[in-house]
Amino acid sequence: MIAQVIVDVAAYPVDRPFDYAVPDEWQALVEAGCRVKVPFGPRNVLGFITALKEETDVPQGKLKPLSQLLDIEPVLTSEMLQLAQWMTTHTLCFEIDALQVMLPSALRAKYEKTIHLKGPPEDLPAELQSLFGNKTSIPYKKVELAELLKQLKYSIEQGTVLVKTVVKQQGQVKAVRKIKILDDQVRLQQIVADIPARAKKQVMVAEWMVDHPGAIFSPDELCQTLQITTAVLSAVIEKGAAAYIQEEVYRDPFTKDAVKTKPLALTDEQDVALKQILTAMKNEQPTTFLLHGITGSGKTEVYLQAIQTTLEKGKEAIVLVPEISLTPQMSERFRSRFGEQVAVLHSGLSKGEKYDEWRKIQRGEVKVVVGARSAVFAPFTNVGLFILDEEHESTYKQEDSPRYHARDVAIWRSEQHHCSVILGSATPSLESFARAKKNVYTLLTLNKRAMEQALPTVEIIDMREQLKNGNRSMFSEELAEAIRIRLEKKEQMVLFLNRRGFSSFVLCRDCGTVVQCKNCDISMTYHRSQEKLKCHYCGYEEHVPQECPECQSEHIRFFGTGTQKVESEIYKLFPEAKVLRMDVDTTRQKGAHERILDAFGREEADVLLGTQMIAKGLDFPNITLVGVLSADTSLNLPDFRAAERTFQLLTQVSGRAGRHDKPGEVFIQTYTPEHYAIELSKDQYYEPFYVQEMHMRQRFAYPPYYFVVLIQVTHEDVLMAAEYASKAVDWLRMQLSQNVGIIGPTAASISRVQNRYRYQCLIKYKKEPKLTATLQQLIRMYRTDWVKKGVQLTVDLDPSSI
DNA sequence: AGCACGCCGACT
DNA sequence: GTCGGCGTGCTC
Repeated sequence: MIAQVIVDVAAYPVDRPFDYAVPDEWQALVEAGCRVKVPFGPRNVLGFITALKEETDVPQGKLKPLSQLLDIEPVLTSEMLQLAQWMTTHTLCFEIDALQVMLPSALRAKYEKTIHLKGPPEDLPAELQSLFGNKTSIPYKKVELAELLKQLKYSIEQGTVLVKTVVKQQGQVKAVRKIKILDDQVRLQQIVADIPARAKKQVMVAEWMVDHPGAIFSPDELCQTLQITTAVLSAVIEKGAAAYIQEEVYRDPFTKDAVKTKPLALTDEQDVALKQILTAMKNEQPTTFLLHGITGSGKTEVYLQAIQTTLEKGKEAIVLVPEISLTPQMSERFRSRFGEQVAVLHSGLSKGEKYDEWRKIQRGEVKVVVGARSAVFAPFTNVGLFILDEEHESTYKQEDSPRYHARDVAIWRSEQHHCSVILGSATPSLESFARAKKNVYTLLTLNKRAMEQALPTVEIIDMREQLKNGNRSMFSEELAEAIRIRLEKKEQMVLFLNRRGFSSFVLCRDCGTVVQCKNCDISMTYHRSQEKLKCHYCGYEEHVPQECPECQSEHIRFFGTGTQKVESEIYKLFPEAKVLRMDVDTTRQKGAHERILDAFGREEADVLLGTQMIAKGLDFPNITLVGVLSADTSLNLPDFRAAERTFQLLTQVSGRAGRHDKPGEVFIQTYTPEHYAIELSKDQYYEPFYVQEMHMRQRFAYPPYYFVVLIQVTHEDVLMAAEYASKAVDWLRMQLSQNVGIIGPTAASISRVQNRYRYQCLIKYKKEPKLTATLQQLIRMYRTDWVKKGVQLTVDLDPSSI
């Protein structure tokens, strides 16, 4: 028997199956989808069996046997093997990448080189001998670190040692040993007093601990920050100032016991939507639904009841949610309805926990998976429903290879399982809504809020007026007044700062003009290093203007504000306000996210100030005010989806106010109140926005009218990057037909990342049958010739941002 | 990708 | 004469 194996080497020349002989003793055990160890050239690597067969074209002498069978039960179903092939052609990735992304990282291979002693240790060079001590094998890394590779090479040639590469499965994460400082401050002080004065370091450590009662640290971290050795630390611990504890690195995904909930009564709209979903389920017709429901319209309840029916039919459901931040709240809701049948998969879980959840899924011990993007690969064999909540979110697209979109994978799998996909959103992506309009997807609409709360009143504030009236602060008079009232009434508020695109565009504070490129409908980007404005689409550049090109005002400047600045401004205006700031800086720590939200939920602060991450998911009854400090920031990004993103963001943020019995109020501050993305978000007018934006997309030939492909070329040297980018573009122009638009090459908006200069080019097309083949050829050219010159090239079909 | 093989310049 | 630089080519 012959096994076809995809080896764990992500490289162009080996991106194809290799044949291996299956030893007799495994003939009855091997299956497609099993992991194996195989000899590959001079080494051993991990591989996946993709097929079994009897014949091979490989000449007798070349065929090698499998060296080890790693799974008795396959880890990949035949569906997954097919899916991997589909992914390679649709995202232009290596097959091995596609296979690996479907599995928890615990199942991936870890390669460890070890050196084994073959003769008497006396035959070794002295330095090596001491490394061995009395062991017979040592890790290769040790020799590398000790810089004894020369000696090692000599010994290998002498035959006194042997280097072996072992393929290992990545182990599960163990509980780690941490140090918990005593909670009792009085007792701590006592301990400090008892330490003899000559133990200076110990006194220092213990005193430091007095200031951090109850805190938990890893020993390493503590030693580093306090500049001490473990000896000092353990002495202090021995005296009782702290204790070793076994701490799980990540908490158990289910800490609280979920309270069981029952299906809620549906509104008429919800009922209509659910009935359509159930009909498709009954007919086993693979149907993709777009569930367009305004914020608070009860999409989740529709999901829950659709899942209920799926489970009753003995089938499984896969629910995708966009972000980690959303997962605890969402998974809680699913678990309180479906109890132990739910598994969660998100990036907050440890390797081991993810592996455990994955195994529960594979063994069929759970029936529902709630998770982030990669949960779309959950190894269920009888899926009855796929759900993508907030389908417009860009986190569903993986940004590195394999560059897949979870929506596409879900739809592909739904065809295999003859089941439905529900894409849910208050602000669907233009692509999805367009497909719904063309009846490719089935549109379901929820226009009313489930609890019949009124939508919050939204006021758009023209900041140009504020400036004319002499208000130069970042708070308009209206918003400041609203904040004051909330502080008096002890109600809570959320202030949203859209920080993306920080200081990158130039805006006139008098007339709202944003300096735009004369060739493209896109704002110019300010480059501080060269004091120039550049267009990232066509490469046009000009000097930074001293006055507004429209109204000649001098109040023209780079736009953008940071959260810290806003925070201090709030304290200046409202010294009594308590502010919780939530941005990348304050949430870097694990669990910080939840801690801040919990604190806000307990009403420990009046104001929650944050960036993107507070736009979604939070639902607190006491929030009655939402302020968007500057709606323009995301609007002026050099990306054709800027308007769409802005509209989505504003709608999401507005939805945070008045979700319960208290009415909500929203203030949106902007310098361009007349922009349709801002104007139409006021009343959550999705459809008019859709119509407007579609006009723009048609005019400038962007999705959904055209497909786009983003090609990026990077190099350490600017000139090389530019040269190869234009080489690629020239070649593509020759190969592709006339109706294909090729824009560029131009410098990417962040022109240098990790010391590599980036150039990019955008291909727009409607129909181009030979596109995939042409791009594959381009990649082949790159991989055979260009890599050697230090060029890196990536191709992203359907990029989520440019 | 990794690793071996192989062919030329600077050292004992 | 040998060590070691990295260009070339292969992996069932």
